[in-house]
Amino acid sequence: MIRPNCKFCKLKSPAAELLNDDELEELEQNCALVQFKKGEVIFREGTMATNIVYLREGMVKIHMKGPVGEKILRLNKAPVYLGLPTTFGDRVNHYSATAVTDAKICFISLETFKEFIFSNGNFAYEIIMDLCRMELSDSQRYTNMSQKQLPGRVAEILLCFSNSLFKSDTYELPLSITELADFISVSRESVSRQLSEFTHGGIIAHDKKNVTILRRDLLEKISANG
DNA sequence: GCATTAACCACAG
DNA sequence: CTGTGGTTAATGC
Repeated sequence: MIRPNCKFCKLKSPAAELLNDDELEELEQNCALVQFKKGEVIFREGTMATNIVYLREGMVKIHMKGPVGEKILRLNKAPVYLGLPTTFGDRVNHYSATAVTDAKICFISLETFKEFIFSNGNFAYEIIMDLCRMELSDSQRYTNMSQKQLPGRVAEILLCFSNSLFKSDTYELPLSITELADFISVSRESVSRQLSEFTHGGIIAHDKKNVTILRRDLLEKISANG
């Protein structure tokens, strides 16, 4: 664990940018910075939510056990708070968070965080904005994923990675094929085959986990048509 | 019926 | 864990 220095932290959340010096001092006294390695669990479904979890650097998957297997709910990249709904909504975590890359996490005292919400309206508003945006994009994705067929789902997730996560046509898949399957609710074989088909069709190029989108137009069409 | 889609199974690398 | 091939059940002309 590293002693955090919140006041001069360059990786503050947009909400924490709105805290005054006294509050930042308070935050600093009530937060711990922890380093996680790729694959390590940050918090686990079924355990008590005791702290506010802030992803400062890295990428994390949020996932839960379903009736048949694991389901990935979303992929978050820093900076973002993880699990606010499960921390405030219940005492027990309803889902898990696992580092997909090496990650740095600030664990913040729940009491301190609550104080900020009560005393600093701008801070609270920023948190609400974040939660709302998350809810909107989740709803959109769940709706799309449940109504699209296999090619549409794979196309959408590839575009989503490109557009929101990496801002590039070339990237390294942050998830394994199996995880991808758990994300878009199809079998791992289907994901594998679909990626091959896109490759043979000249729509993408991929070797191992490196993906390049060659025909964004076609991919968008496939995604849109479901 | 016949075609399409995607899951399930098995097995190789 | 990944990629492929065969099989099978469901759904839609």
